[in-house]
Amino acid sequence: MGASKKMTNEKLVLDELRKGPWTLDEDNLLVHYITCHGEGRWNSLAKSSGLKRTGKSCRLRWLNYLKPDVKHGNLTPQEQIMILELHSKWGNRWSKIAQQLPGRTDNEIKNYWRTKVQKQARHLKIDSNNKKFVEALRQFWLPRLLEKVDKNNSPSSSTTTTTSTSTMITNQINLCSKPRVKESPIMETTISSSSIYSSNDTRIMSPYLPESVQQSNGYFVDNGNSDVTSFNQSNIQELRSNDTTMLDFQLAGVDWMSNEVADISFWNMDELWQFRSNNEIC
DNA sequence: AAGCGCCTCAACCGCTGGTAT
DNA sequence: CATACCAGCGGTTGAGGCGCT
Repeated sequence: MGASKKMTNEKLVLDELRKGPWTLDEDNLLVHYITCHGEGRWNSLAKSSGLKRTGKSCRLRWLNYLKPDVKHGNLTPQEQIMILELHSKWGNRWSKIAQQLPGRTDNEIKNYWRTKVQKQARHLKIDSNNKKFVEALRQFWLPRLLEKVDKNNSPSSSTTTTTSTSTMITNQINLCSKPRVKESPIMETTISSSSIYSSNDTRIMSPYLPESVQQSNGYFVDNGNSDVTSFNQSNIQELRSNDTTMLDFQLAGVDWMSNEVADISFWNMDELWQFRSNNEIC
Protein backbone atom coordinates (compact mmCIF):
# COMPACT_ATOMS: atom_id res chain seq x y z
CA MET A 1 0.00 0.00 0.00
CA GLY A 2 2.88 2.30 0.97
CA ALA A 3 4.54 1.51 -2.32
CA SER A 4 1.44 2.28 -4.32
CA LYS A 5 1.07 5.58 -2.46
CA LYS A 6 4.64 6.44 -3.35
CA MET A 7 3.94 5.52 -6.97
CA THR A 8 0.92 7.81 -6.96
CA ASN A 9 2.98 10.68 -5.58
CA GLU A 10 5.66 10.16 -8.21
CA LYS A 11 3.02 10.10 -10.92
CA LEU A 12 1.64 13.35 -9.58
CA VAL A 13 5.07 14.94 -9.73
CA LEU A 14 5.53 13.66 -13.27
CA ASP A 15 2.11 14.94 -14.27
CA GLU A 16 2.98 18.38 -12.92
CA LEU A 17 6.18 18.59 -14.91
CA ARG A 18 6.04 20.97 -17.82
CA LYS A 19 7.36 20.06 -21.23
CA GLY A 20 7.77 21.82 -24.52
CA PRO A 21 8.72 25.40 -25.29
CA TRP A 22 9.73 27.66 -22.42
CA THR A 23 7.61 30.67 -21.56
CA LEU A 24 9.03 34.13 -20.85
CA ASP A 25 8.09 33.76 -17.20
CA GLU A 26 9.97 30.48 -16.93
CA ASP A 27 13.00 32.03 -18.61
CA ASN A 28 12.91 34.97 -16.20
CA LEU A 29 12.58 32.64 -13.24
CA LEU A 30 15.54 30.55 -14.35
CA VAL A 31 17.75 33.53 -15.12
CA HIS A 32 16.87 35.15 -11.81
CA TYR A 33 17.58 31.99 -9.87
CA ILE A 34 20.93 31.40 -11.55
CA THR A 35 21.90 35.05 -11.10
CA CYS A 36 21.31 34.67 -7.38
CA HIS A 37 22.56 31.14 -6.79
CA GLY A 38 24.81 30.29 -9.71
CA GLU A 39 24.46 27.44 -12.20
CA GLY A 40 25.00 23.75 -11.59
CA ARG A 41 23.28 21.15 -9.37
CA TRP A 42 20.45 21.21 -11.85
CA ASN A 43 18.04 18.84 -10.14
CA SER A 44 18.04 20.79 -6.89
CA LEU A 45 17.96 24.02 -8.89
CA ALA A 46 14.85 22.82 -10.69
CA LYS A 47 13.15 22.02 -7.39
CA SER A 48 14.26 25.10 -5.46
CA SER A 49 13.52 27.59 -8.20
CA GLY A 50 9.87 26.62 -8.36
CA LEU A 51 10.11 25.73 -12.03
CA LYS A 52 8.04 22.73 -12.99
CA ARG A 53 10.84 21.44 -15.16
CA THR A 54 13.41 18.69 -14.85
CA GLY A 55 16.97 19.58 -14.00
CA LYS A 56 17.97 18.42 -17.44
CA SER A 57 15.51 20.76 -19.06
CA CYS A 58 16.75 23.71 -17.00
CA ARG A 59 20.36 22.95 -17.84
CA LEU A 60 19.61 22.71 -21.54
CA ARG A 61 17.61 25.90 -21.60
CA TRP A 62 20.34 27.82 -19.78
CA LEU A 63 23.31 26.47 -21.73
CA ASN A 64 21.72 26.61 -25.16
CA TYR A 65 19.72 29.78 -24.96
CA LEU A 66 19.74 31.91 -21.83
CA LYS A 67 23.41 32.01 -20.91
CA PRO A 68 24.68 35.53 -21.64
CA ASP A 69 27.66 34.48 -23.74
CA VAL A 70 25.63 32.31 -26.10
CA LYS A 71 25.86 33.70 -29.62
CA HIS A 72 22.66 33.82 -31.62
CA GLY A 73 22.47 34.01 -35.38
CA ASN A 74 24.04 32.34 -38.35
CA LEU A 75 27.43 30.72 -38.21
CA THR A 76 30.11 32.77 -39.89
CA PRO A 77 32.14 31.22 -42.74
CA GLN A 78 35.11 31.09 -40.36
CA GLU A 79 33.07 29.16 -37.85
CA GLN A 80 31.87 26.81 -40.57
CA ILE A 81 35.44 26.13 -41.59
CA MET A 82 36.31 25.43 -37.98
CA ILE A 83 33.43 22.97 -37.72
CA LEU A 84 34.44 21.16 -40.89
CA GLU A 85 38.00 20.90 -39.67
CA LEU A 86 37.17 19.79 -36.18
CA HIS A 87 34.57 17.31 -37.36
CA SER A 88 37.12 15.74 -39.66
CA LYS A 89 39.27 15.27 -36.63
CA TRP A 90 36.79 14.31 -33.93
CA GLY A 91 33.66 13.15 -35.70
CA ASN A 92 30.34 13.72 -33.94
CA ARG A 93 31.91 15.01 -30.75
CA TRP A 94 29.66 18.04 -30.73
CA SER A 95 30.40 19.32 -27.27
CA LYS A 96 34.12 19.00 -27.88
CA ILE A 97 33.79 20.92 -31.14
CA ALA A 98 31.61 23.52 -29.44
CA GLN A 99 34.33 24.15 -26.87
CA GLN A 100 36.52 25.48 -29.66
CA LEU A 101 33.83 27.87 -30.93
CA PRO A 102 33.21 30.47 -28.25
CA GLY A 103 29.53 31.21 -27.78
CA ARG A 104 28.35 28.33 -29.91
CA THR A 105 26.57 25.35 -28.41
CA ASP A 106 26.87 21.69 -29.20
CA ASN A 107 23.21 21.66 -30.14
CA GLU A 108 23.69 24.44 -32.66
CA ILE A 109 26.69 22.78 -34.24
CA LYS A 110 24.91 19.46 -34.36
CA ASN A 111 21.92 21.08 -36.04
CA TYR A 112 24.19 22.82 -38.51
CA TRP A 113 25.87 19.56 -39.41
CA ARG A 114 22.61 17.70 -39.84
CA THR A 115 20.72 20.36 -41.75
CA LYS A 116 23.53 21.76 -43.91
CA VAL A 117 26.36 19.31 -44.25
CA GLN A 118 24.48 16.03 -44.13
CA LYS A 119 21.96 17.43 -46.54
CA GLN A 120 24.71 17.79 -49.11
CA ALA A 121 25.81 14.26 -48.43
CA ARG A 122 22.27 12.99 -48.87
CA HIS A 123 21.96 14.74 -52.20
CA LEU A 124 25.20 13.14 -53.30
CA LYS A 125 23.96 9.79 -52.03
CA ILE A 126 27.07 9.39 -49.97
CA ASP A 127 27.70 9.00 -46.28
CA SER A 128 28.84 12.25 -44.66
CA ASN A 129 31.63 10.39 -42.90
CA ASN A 130 32.86 8.95 -46.17
CA LYS A 131 36.37 9.97 -47.15
CA LYS A 132 35.14 11.00 -50.57
CA PHE A 133 32.61 13.35 -49.08
CA VAL A 134 35.29 14.96 -46.95
CA GLU A 135 37.33 15.30 -50.12
CA ALA A 136 34.39 16.89 -51.91
CA LEU A 137 33.98 19.35 -49.06
CA ARG A 138 37.63 20.19 -49.33
CA GLN A 139 37.44 20.76 -53.05
CA PHE A 140 34.17 22.60 -53.39
CA TRP A 141 32.86 23.84 -50.09
CA LEU A 142 36.00 25.14 -48.46
CA PRO A 143 37.00 27.37 -51.36
CA ARG A 144 33.49 28.83 -51.31
CA LEU A 145 33.75 29.57 -47.61
CA LEU A 146 37.18 31.12 -48.04
CA GLU A 147 35.79 33.19 -50.87
CA LYS A 148 32.98 34.36 -48.61
CA VAL A 149 35.45 35.31 -45.92
CA ASP A 150 37.43 37.35 -48.43
CA LYS A 151 34.32 38.90 -49.86
CA ASN A 152 33.26 39.98 -46.38
CA ASN A 153 36.61 41.62 -45.92
CA SER A 154 37.16 43.11 -49.34
CA PRO A 155 37.69 46.90 -49.51
CA SER A 156 34.43 47.24 -51.40
CA SER A 157 32.52 45.72 -48.57
CA SER A 158 30.99 47.85 -45.87
CA THR A 159 33.87 47.29 -43.51
CA THR A 160 37.14 49.12 -43.97
CA THR A 161 39.32 46.27 -42.88
CA THR A 162 41.80 44.80 -45.33
CA THR A 163 42.35 41.61 -43.40
CA SER A 164 43.22 38.69 -45.64
CA THR A 165 41.53 35.32 -45.63
CA SER A 166 44.49 33.68 -44.04
CA THR A 167 44.63 36.24 -41.28
CA MET A 168 40.95 35.95 -40.65
CA ILE A 169 41.05 32.20 -40.41
CA THR A 170 44.13 32.34 -38.29
CA ASN A 171 42.61 34.89 -35.97
CA GLN A 172 39.60 32.67 -35.60
CA ILE A 173 41.68 29.63 -34.82
CA ASN A 174 44.03 31.59 -32.59
CA LEU A 175 41.03 32.96 -30.78
CA CYS A 176 39.79 29.48 -30.17
CA SER A 177 43.22 28.26 -29.25
CA LYS A 178 43.73 30.78 -26.47
CA PRO A 179 42.04 28.81 -23.72
CA ARG A 180 43.92 25.74 -24.81
CA VAL A 181 47.13 26.98 -23.28
CA LYS A 182 46.31 25.26 -20.05
CA GLU A 183 43.32 23.05 -20.52
CA SER A 184 42.82 22.33 -24.16
CA PRO A 185 41.40 18.92 -24.93
CA ILE A 186 43.15 19.31 -28.28
CA MET A 187 46.51 19.30 -26.62
CA GLU A 188 45.68 16.13 -24.83
CA THR A 189 44.53 14.20 -27.84
CA THR A 190 46.74 11.48 -29.13
CA ILE A 191 48.00 11.70 -32.65
CA SER A 192 46.38 9.50 -35.21
CA SER A 193 46.96 9.17 -38.91
CA SER A 194 44.12 11.56 -39.54
CA SER A 195 45.14 13.98 -36.86
CA ILE A 196 45.21 17.64 -37.68
CA TYR A 197 46.42 18.68 -34.29
CA SER A 198 49.68 18.14 -32.61
CA SER A 199 49.77 16.92 -29.04
CA ASN A 200 52.97 18.88 -28.48
CA ASP A 201 51.74 22.31 -29.35
CA THR A 202 48.65 24.14 -30.45
CA ARG A 203 49.51 24.36 -34.11
CA ILE A 204 47.05 23.01 -36.54
CA MET A 205 47.56 21.07 -39.72
CA SER A 206 44.31 21.44 -41.50
CA PRO A 207 43.08 18.78 -43.89
CA TYR A 208 41.02 21.47 -45.62
CA LEU A 209 43.04 24.64 -45.79
CA PRO A 210 45.81 25.03 -48.36
CA GLU A 211 49.22 25.20 -46.79
CA SER A 212 49.77 28.62 -48.31
CA VAL A 213 46.98 29.84 -46.09
CA GLN A 214 48.19 27.89 -43.13
CA GLN A 215 51.80 29.00 -43.34
CA SER A 216 51.26 32.61 -44.28
CA ASN A 217 51.20 33.56 -40.64
CA GLY A 218 53.62 31.01 -39.29
CA TYR A 219 50.94 29.42 -37.22
CA PHE A 220 50.43 26.16 -39.00
CA VAL A 221 53.80 24.60 -38.76
CA ASP A 222 54.56 20.93 -38.88
CA ASN A 223 56.05 19.98 -35.56
CA GLY A 224 58.12 17.31 -37.22
CA ASN A 225 56.03 14.41 -36.07
CA SER A 226 55.67 12.14 -39.04
CA ASP A 227 52.35 10.80 -37.82
CA VAL A 228 50.70 14.15 -38.30
CA THR A 229 48.98 14.27 -41.63
CA SER A 230 49.98 17.39 -43.44
CA PHE A 231 47.65 18.43 -46.16
CA ASN A 232 50.25 20.40 -48.04
CA GLN A 233 50.33 22.39 -51.23
CA SER A 234 51.28 19.43 -53.36
CA ASN A 235 48.31 17.52 -52.02
CA ILE A 236 46.13 20.43 -53.00
CA GLN A 237 47.69 20.61 -56.45
CA GLU A 238 47.26 16.89 -56.83
CA LEU A 239 43.61 17.17 -55.96
CA ARG A 240 43.20 20.09 -58.28
CA SER A 241 45.06 18.49 -61.14
CA ASN A 242 42.72 15.57 -61.47
CA ASP A 243 39.03 15.03 -61.36
CA THR A 244 39.00 11.99 -59.18
CA THR A 245 36.17 13.12 -56.99
CA MET A 246 33.98 14.18 -59.85
CA LEU A 247 34.76 11.04 -61.81
CA ASP A 248 34.14 8.80 -58.83
CA PHE A 249 30.81 10.38 -58.11
CA GLN A 250 29.84 9.99 -61.73
CA LEU A 251 30.88 6.37 -61.67
CA ALA A 252 28.90 5.95 -58.50
CA GLY A 253 25.84 7.14 -60.32
CA VAL A 254 25.77 10.66 -58.97
CA ASP A 255 25.34 13.24 -61.66
CA TRP A 256 26.91 16.43 -60.35
CA MET A 257 25.19 18.47 -63.01
CA SER A 258 21.77 17.07 -62.36
CA ASN A 259 19.11 19.50 -61.29
CA GLU A 260 18.85 17.78 -57.97
CA VAL A 261 22.44 18.57 -57.14
CA ALA A 262 22.61 21.86 -58.98
CA ASP A 263 19.62 23.19 -57.13
CA ILE A 264 21.37 22.97 -53.81
CA SER A 265 21.85 26.52 -52.69
CA PHE A 266 25.15 25.93 -51.01
CA TRP A 267 26.74 24.27 -53.98
CA ASN A 268 25.40 26.14 -56.91
CA MET A 269 27.02 24.16 -59.70
CA ASP A 270 27.24 27.08 -62.10
CA GLU A 271 29.15 29.06 -59.55
CA LEU A 272 31.15 26.02 -58.73
CA TRP A 273 32.28 25.48 -62.30
CA GLN A 274 32.91 29.21 -62.67
CA PHE A 275 35.06 29.09 -59.60
CA ARG A 276 36.92 26.04 -60.83
CA SER A 277 37.69 27.62 -64.18
CA ASN A 278 38.64 30.94 -62.59
CA ASN A 279 41.09 29.19 -60.40
CA GLU A 280 42.43 26.98 -63.16
CA ILE A 281 41.37 23.87 -61.35
CA CYS A 282 41.53 20.87 -63.71
C1' DA B 1 -6.46 31.64 -49.80
C1' DA B 2 -5.54 26.99 -48.80
C1' DG B 3 -3.03 22.91 -48.77
C1' DC B 4 1.15 20.65 -48.92
C1' DG B 5 5.92 19.53 -48.22
C1' DC B 6 10.33 20.82 -46.66
C1' DC B 7 13.50 22.94 -43.41
C1' DT B 8 15.12 24.65 -39.08
C1' DC B 9 16.02 24.45 -34.42
C1' DA B 10 14.53 24.08 -29.58
C1' DA B 11 13.68 20.54 -26.67
C1' DC B 12 13.27 15.76 -25.30
C1' DC B 13 15.03 10.99 -24.65
C1' DG B 14 18.11 7.36 -23.60
C1' DC B 15 22.56 6.19 -22.56
C1' DT B 16 27.14 6.62 -20.35
C1' DG B 17 30.63 7.87 -17.18
C1' DG B 18 31.79 9.94 -12.87
C1' DT B 19 31.06 10.49 -8.03
C1' DA B 20 29.06 9.87 -3.52
C1' DT B 21 27.35 6.75 -0.14
C1' DC C 1 32.34 -3.74 -4.40
C1' DA C 2 27.37 -2.38 -5.29
C1' DT C 3 24.06 0.90 -5.77
C1' DA C 4 22.06 5.40 -6.53
C1' DC C 5 22.25 9.72 -8.25
C1' DC C 6 23.63 13.27 -11.31
C1' DA C 7 25.65 15.81 -15.25
C1' DG C 8 26.66 15.67 -19.76
C1' DC C 9 26.52 13.85 -24.42
C1' DG C 10 24.70 12.51 -28.91
C1' DG C 11 20.60 11.04 -31.42
C1' DT C 12 15.95 12.04 -32.41
C1' DT C 13 11.58 14.40 -32.57
C1' DG C 14 8.07 17.69 -33.55
C1' DA C 15 6.20 22.48 -33.72
C1' DG C 16 6.36 26.34 -36.34
C1' DG C 17 7.88 28.96 -40.27
C1' DC C 18 8.35 29.38 -45.07
C1' DG C 19 8.00 28.72 -49.97
C1' DC C 20 5.73 26.55 -53.69
C1' DT C 21 1.71 25.06 -56.23
